[in-house]
Amino acid sequence: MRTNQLLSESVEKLLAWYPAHARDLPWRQDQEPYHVWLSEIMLQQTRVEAVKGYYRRFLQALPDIAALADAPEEQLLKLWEGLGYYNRVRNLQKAARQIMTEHSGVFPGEYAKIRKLSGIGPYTAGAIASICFEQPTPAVDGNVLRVMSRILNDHSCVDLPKVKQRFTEQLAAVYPAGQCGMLTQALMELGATVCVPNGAPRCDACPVRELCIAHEQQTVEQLPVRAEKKKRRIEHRTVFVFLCGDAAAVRKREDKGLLAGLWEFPNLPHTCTPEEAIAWGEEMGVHPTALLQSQERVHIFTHIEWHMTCYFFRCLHQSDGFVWADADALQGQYSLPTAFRLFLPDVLELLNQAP
DNA sequence: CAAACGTGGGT
DNA sequence: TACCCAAGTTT
Repeated sequence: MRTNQLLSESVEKLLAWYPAHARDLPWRQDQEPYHVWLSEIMLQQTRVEAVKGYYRRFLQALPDIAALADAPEEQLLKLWEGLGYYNRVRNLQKAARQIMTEHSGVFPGEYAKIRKLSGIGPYTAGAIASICFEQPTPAVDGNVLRVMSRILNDHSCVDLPKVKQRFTEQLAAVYPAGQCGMLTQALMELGATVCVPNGAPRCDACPVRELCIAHEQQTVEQLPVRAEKKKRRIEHRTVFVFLCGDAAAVRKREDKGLLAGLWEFPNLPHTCTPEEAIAWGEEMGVHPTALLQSQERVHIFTHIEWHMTCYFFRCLHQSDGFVWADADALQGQYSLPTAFRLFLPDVLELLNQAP
């Protein structure tokens, strides 16, 4: 068990290093399970800087699990607007309701029970169990995969589930009783601030440098080994801003698939000419009278690229097929994902101009 | 297990 | 511009 010895010594170095180098982050004020849980969900695939404001606003609006369980979905989506991966917040509420009904409103303290909550996978369960409940449960995220690859000089592809599982087991064997939460955070902190990806690892500042095999072998920059990414597909869309009176037409997206349940400006999944756009407006009963402007916008998702043509129309009729939202509602009530919020400044300006 | 699922920042 | 990501989970 050479690996076990190496990791065990690394753990000692990390625990000694962490207290003086931990960033002061809002979700590190306490070990309240609700706080740690919320932060972990928000931080999934999301930068610390992007999360800070959302975290503060969310807790202010919904201070505890009971409040989260009772919140209307519109409020949840508004609080999450712009953060992305919107199923995260729906699962968050599902889990809150699970906790209320199955755990009497008390966040469960065992990994297996935590893992059963909606939206909580192996990583998040390990993080909460170790940070909040001092269980020896590793939380293997992208940071930890990178740190482990390098310390062990392991060139396995970290995108393979088996590899993540192996790292989890190897780490579990050296988790330090009484300092489990600290180790979880120390590993991620090292990955986030020192053992960073791309060409910028700060090995000179690393507490594990003398133990790190990749450093010794000068393979740090080649690790971790990642799977190839698939190419994005391009989709063309035509977006319609129908203005009538002091309002613009919006509609709610389906509850399945991309941007599920969020609001959008009406749109079609292909590129329309102005003539076709006017014809569709007639078909939808809004009676477009003037084409105020048109523009091209691109919005990039992880796996799709939307190439949007947007037509802004002044219209005669607020037809029943849409919901008509004034400026205040557009900003305060309906959750527009970024792909559509792109058009909001121009919409607001036009609404402001001609009532 | 591969694909779906958002966004914004850095090089 | 194009690509890489950042504290993953669900299906």
